[in-house]
Amino acid sequence: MKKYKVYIADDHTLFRKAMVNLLRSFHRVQEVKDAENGKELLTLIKYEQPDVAIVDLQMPVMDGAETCEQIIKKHPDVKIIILTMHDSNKYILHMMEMGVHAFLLKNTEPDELEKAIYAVVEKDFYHNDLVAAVLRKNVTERKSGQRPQFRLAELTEREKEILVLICRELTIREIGQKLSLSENTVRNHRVNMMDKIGVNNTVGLVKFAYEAGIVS
Amino acid sequence: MKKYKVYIADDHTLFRKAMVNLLRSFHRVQEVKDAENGKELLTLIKYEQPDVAIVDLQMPVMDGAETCEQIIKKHPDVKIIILTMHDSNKYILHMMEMGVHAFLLKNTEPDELEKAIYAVVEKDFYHNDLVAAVLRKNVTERKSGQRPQFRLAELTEREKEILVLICRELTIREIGQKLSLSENTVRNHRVNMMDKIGVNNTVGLVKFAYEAGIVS
DNA sequence: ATAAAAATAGTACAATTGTACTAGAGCCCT
DNA sequence: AGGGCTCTAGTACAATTGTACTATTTTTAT
Repeated sequence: MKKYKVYIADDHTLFRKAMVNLLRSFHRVQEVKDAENGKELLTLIKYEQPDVAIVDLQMPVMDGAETCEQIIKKHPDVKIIILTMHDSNKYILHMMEMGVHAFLLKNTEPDELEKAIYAVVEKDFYHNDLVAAVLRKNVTERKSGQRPQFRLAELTEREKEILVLICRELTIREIGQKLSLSENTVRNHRVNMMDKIGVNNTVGLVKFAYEAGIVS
Repeated sequence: MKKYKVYIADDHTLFRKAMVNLLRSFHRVQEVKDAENGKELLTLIKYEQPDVAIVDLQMPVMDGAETCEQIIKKHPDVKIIILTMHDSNKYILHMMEMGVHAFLLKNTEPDELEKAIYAVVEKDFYHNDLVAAVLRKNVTERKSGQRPQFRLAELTEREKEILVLICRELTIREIGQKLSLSENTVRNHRVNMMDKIGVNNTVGLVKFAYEAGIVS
């Protein structure tokens, strides 16, 4: 019976360390290493490739999406399990297209995580209810021609900077002053973000910021 | 050397179970039980009182604040450690007044958690940088007469209902239609919430909803 | 070197949100 | 029976956000 190497990246130390403990208690997990963010995980992987990388979708330094993109590009043999707090299906679909191997909510049972680890290595994918629901929804919505297609919005640095300030409850005017920009410029960045993200008001922007780990 | 009983409440199963593992690895922790939310924790405590209760601030069914209030009222001997993702000092101050014994961010080191557990039982309080910062800030701000005082907003059921819909990106008009209320009524509830919470725009409302665990 | 993307700035108008009040009906508590 | 809170609804106006465009400069990538 083969034993596997598992790496995990999550910015919440307490959760991460607790997860390391848990992972070590799994019978067929041989070695566990942990990283505080995507960048650190990539460094670890560069030296030695694990069988499975568990990645938090919400991370401040390098978010889950970008981290996975890099891993898949540079180390296609590493299987990836995404952990997320929000069952935001917009990300899931995009990341499935990218080639991620499993998605789990942070409120799944440890048993399911264990199953998922073995499944991604042995069967290349772990199929659960969460994924099934997203796939079904995607099919029905594409049929009715509702949405163009979910894509994880990739914001520019400037856009992220402005989004952070929006989340600090600054108005367009205040942001313009703070960054020495015209109000119109800030307004344009705002609109562009809303288009990319696919929302049409401030609430959508703030929710995205939380769900993508850009704030808090 | 005395050993302690520790209970933990958190809605994220994976985190919670991993924490149970971690807690069991602490030398002076004798027994660990876990609950999915505040209500469940209170039921556990009714039958048998732990030395320490670790409570997540963000929980959907019964939030951390309310849970602690009940515990303190009914079982004043149980020491309480609050875990929170957001270092939102507004809650911290209010909960210190309530009589909570420690505050930890979810990205503290396991060592610190262990220290905190022993400290709350033996010295009745665990004083860390997070708490120190909040206290200092409170003093300076009270001196300059800036803010009335931070209090955890206690929203009514109707208000929470409307806040949830706001977070679903509905406008005042749409909420009015959905709940069969006048737009003006919805607008008033909105304003009242903003007053209670102490914010002055939608961003503040949505952030509160996240930080209080009302959404996601 | 050239095309694409990002950042800058503008105008104009519509829609929604934010502010500041008043006011009655119903409920709970003491 | 009165006080306080919640829920309801209103008016009126100010401020901000949202929509829909055009356009120039700078940076980045192939």
